[in-house]
Amino acid sequence: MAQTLDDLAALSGVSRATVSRVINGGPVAEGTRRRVLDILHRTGYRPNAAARTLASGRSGVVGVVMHIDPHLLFQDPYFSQLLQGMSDALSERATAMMLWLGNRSKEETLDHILWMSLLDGVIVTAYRLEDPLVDGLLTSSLPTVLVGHRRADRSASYVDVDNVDAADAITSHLVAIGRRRIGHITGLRGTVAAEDRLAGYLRAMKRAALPVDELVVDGDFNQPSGAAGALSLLDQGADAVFAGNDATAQGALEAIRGRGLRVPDDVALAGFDDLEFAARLDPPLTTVRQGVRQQGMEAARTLFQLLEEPGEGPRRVILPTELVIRQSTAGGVVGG
Amino acid sequence: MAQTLDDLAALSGVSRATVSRVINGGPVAEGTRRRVLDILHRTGYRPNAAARTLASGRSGVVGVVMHIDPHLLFQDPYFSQLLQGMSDALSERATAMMLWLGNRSKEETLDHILWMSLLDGVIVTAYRLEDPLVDGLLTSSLPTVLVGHRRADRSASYVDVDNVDAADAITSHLVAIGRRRIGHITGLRGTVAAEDRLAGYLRAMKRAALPVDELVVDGDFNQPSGAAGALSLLDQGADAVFAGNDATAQGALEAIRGRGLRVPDDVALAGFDDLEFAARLDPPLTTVRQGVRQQGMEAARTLFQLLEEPGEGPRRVILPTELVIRQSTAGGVVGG
DNA sequence: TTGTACGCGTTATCAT
DNA sequence: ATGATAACGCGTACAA
Repeated sequence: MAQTLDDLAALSGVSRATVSRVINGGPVAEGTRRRVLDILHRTGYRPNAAARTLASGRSGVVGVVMHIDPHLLFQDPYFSQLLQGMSDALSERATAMMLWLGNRSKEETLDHILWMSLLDGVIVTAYRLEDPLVDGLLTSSLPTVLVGHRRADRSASYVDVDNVDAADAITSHLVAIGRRRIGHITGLRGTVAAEDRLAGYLRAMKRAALPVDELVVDGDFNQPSGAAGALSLLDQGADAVFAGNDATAQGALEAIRGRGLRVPDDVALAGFDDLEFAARLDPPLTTVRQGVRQQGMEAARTLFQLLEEPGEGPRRVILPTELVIRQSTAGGVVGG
Repeated sequence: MAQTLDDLAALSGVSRATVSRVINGGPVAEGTRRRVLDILHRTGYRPNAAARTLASGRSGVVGVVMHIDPHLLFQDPYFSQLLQGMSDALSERATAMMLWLGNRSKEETLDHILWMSLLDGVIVTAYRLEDPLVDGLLTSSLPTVLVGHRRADRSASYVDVDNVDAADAITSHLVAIGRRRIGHITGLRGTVAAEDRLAGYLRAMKRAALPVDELVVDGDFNQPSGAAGALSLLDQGADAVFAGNDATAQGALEAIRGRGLRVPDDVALAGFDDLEFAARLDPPLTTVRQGVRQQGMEAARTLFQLLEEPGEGPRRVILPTELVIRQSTAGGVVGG
């Protein structure tokens, strides 16, 4: 049962090289090809991946690194969807996925990944402004694609959305429906998404000449921080809340309700991500749709391009976002 | 920079075999060991995983297969936690994880996994009563551990909880607080968990000599099915609902509220899983805690045992569950 | 179109 | 304790 190319060659009455060509699509006479293929199927032959990798230099395996705080990884479907998207695109090309999560330190994880020298390339989430793991991968010779990016990653390949623009758009929407005391519950400070969304919010507020003092409170992308943040903002007389993501918005919604206030009549509410539950909230949540799954797919495809055309320089993909306006910001127009 | 053992041997003034021994912990004189180690660190040498696998027959990589409907995989933190648990236990032993999700058919996935012949073993979720993917892996020569198991898997190695007993316990609890019209919203039919929990429910009801006619409705482990199921059960005059999992219970809770009924006063409610949000519901949800993360860790450890002691026969691990009683079934004692 | 032969980088066995 | 040397199974120039 321990089949090798030599065994099959003997059975087929051809050389090992010919069997190899049949498998890998080299030039083979139609007759022999069929004969060999028949034997291949009959014996259920499976090539030895290690030998193949050793000889060819390609493994058909890419690494995916999601070194995330478990509290985020558990709670937020974001990561499941990202993973699913990558898995989709990888399986289209019969490429396997090796996964690292955040259960060791970044340094240990980096060592382990580089040690696993059979990877063709790696996709890594780059959410934090400082990240030795991302730095280490970019420095290594391993072809690398980031999901998200830091300002300093201009020379790297990445897939991202324009968080600044999207946050600006949703804030401007709140302005457009007449809100003036628009608060923002940030995401986890130190992450690119949180800082950029905050920047977009500030940009829109400044353009509208609206005050932001006391109207920014720190959250952490999780539901409880949304509740706490909302209470604080209500004390500041907020008539609208832009939460750092949908989970935060959900927490805010509960807190606002707990105060006996109505959404959107008393307080308009917006989130970010458009995860599935956003549309099912009561009222349905206005938010920014970023195709998370698509980001995952795009990251994988970008990596494929990198592998196929080396020396082409870095590839940067900014995926579009979409403002999804629902009840949580509708019907509450006060001003113009 | 393309270091090989031979390069290092030349640098160290010893043979390739000695360098290999230093790396793998063979018998080497202390002096030479230090000298070689020094060179190893100085050069940042990384062994070639493919060559190593080819020569040794072991790869240090295990496969994890979670061939789940995307709608479940996305929604339910269950899978993230399971994955996290596996990743934890694997990384303890410096073992890498290759992941397959459900984006191809089970047959294609099976082929792809077996084709990836470098795996030392595989962990696969076995949730459905019929599963060609699980069957195929068990039939293959690949050491396999199931998470969950079918009745027919008695000769396989698996990690599971006793769903029947746990469902019996929670149903009995509802009986004990005096409920008589106890309804059950099942999980997705055709899955082991759903069928076993149903069996446990039926067993407890029978022992209590309570009627079950019209009191069982089919759900699918997702929130909307919980809402629909609850409405149907309320029409049957249910005074208690045991939902197939926490997500289903959450849906049921909203529906019950929507009818203007109170939990637990009018209707007691129980779930299954004890996911993080269960304790944060209003009222907090009575449920069954199954250490999902621990199941993942245990599965990985079981696989390690299999790999270390072949021929030891299958290993079966039934992890304990815990009935977690919270407000959703408290304070509503009617009878004895 | 097909076969020969070398190389991929290790591990592991057998001498020494 | 150390050094040759033979596998490990496959890809691929090169030759035929």
